[in-house]
Amino acid sequence: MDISTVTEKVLRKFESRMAMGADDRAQIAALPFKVRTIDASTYMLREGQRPTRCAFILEGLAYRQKLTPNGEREIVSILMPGEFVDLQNLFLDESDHDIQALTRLTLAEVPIAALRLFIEACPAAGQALWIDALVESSIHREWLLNVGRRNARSRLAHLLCEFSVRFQKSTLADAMAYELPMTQEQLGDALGLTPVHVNRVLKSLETDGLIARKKRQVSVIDWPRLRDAAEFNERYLHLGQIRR
Amino acid sequence: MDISTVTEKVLRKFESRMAMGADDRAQIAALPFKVRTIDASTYMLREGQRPTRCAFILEGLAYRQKLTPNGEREIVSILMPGEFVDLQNLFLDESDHDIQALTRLTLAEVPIAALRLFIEACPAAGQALWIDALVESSIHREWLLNVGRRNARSRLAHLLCEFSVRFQKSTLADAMAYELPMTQEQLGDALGLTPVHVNRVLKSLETDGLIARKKRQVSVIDWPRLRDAAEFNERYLHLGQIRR
DNA sequence: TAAATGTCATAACATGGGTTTTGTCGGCTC
DNA sequence: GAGCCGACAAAACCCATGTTATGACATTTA
Repeated sequence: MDISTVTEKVLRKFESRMAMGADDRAQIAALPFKVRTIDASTYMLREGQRPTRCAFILEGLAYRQKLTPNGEREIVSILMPGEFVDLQNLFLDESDHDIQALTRLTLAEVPIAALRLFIEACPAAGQALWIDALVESSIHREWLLNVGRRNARSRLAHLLCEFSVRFQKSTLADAMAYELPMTQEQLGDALGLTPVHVNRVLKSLETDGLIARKKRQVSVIDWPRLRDAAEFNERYLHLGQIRR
Repeated sequence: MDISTVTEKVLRKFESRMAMGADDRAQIAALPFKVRTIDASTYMLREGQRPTRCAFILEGLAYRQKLTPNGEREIVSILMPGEFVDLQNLFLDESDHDIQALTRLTLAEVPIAALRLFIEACPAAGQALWIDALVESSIHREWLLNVGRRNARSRLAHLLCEFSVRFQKSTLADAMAYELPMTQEQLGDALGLTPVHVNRVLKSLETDGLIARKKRQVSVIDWPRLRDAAEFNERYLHLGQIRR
């Protein structure tokens, strides 16, 4: 991917949160991004490591996971194009979780030191990153409510709603039918369910006419009923959050 | 509480994350904190509200909760003395959750606008707050693993371990026996369990000799076994995290 | 002092989701 | 084109946890 395209995407990311001045733009353009492509399921970072670069997703999906000592996995975030994947590592020395590519992934990477200097020089950009970090925290809280207090059907429906909305924001595509590149096992790991039960619930959502499936293509057939089943309210995504 | 005591506590908070220069200290001392005391279970903030002040906990505990439309509750964080309770509201306009006093609470409140100016004037302090926000996010992730993938016994043991370590850090008290001012219902809400099951599991942890209870006083009797039952590893708390 | 309320304890019963297993299908490799 | 593998599917069984209920205290309020 062309470096000017990269700059433009990063700039759009910042501007979605905060108005950028001419000087800010120039500094963004000057950031030493390196584009890299990695295969699905490649580890980008492992728990305990200390990373030196920070990645911005240009294309593809990634996820954060945590593992139990005996190997059980919980997927705690899904990361989409237009998001920085390791803001943590801007200020924390040691990663507390793994980051892994969900699909083939195109990244723009920048040294953490450079990003830190950039933030200091450019407070508006720093605030934009603050907002992103706070929104991810908010998503964590909603997922806690989801896993802790909703039954399997609501949980899955909620995840599908969230994906729909976030895909729309991320790719500007039609969000009512989207490719969901996750296995049922991965869905289970994101929801605290077994793959067998994910299978049962997907089937039930389909026979009830809320969604349709073809391979991993998920289509929302009846958004109002899916939203109701999920108790979905997009407030926690802070979609319109922008400072001026 | 004396205003100089307040300043000192706030300063200690910042210095635990980042070395502060003389100028930084002066600016901290100049922050217009107002001390206020509120009763247990008072709401400090409700979902959807836009707050104007940011509170620092001097004494007591608070929690964040989210509610399902039909009234089910999940407690998503416990907040301890020495923590800012609404960093979110520094940069997000609308709260995505409620914040409520768990015990009687002494707070030092400062207008958000003042805190924002302070951060701009004093980047070291800004970084300290970044670290705090990232650590809270990390705790959210660990709780997701806890609720999503551990059984009731491990979950509860994990919470008890976390409290022990965080109390120690927060109050510098002996952490092997502490007052846990939560009802069994609140524990259940923090763990995605029913109060009845919390009762069962507490009893079992007690008869197995891992903990002892007297009223709400919890004593850790056998830390190694409790830690093992919880699969507790304090890495996610980033306790030693400090920038120089 | 009585009544009301909140918390804990415990029992009996119900069930959502886990576990285990077995099969099918499509894609990939040699 | 045979063999292998990963993902999906679905049945049978079962257990960890939820549900409902009831009593015992302790604390607050009238």
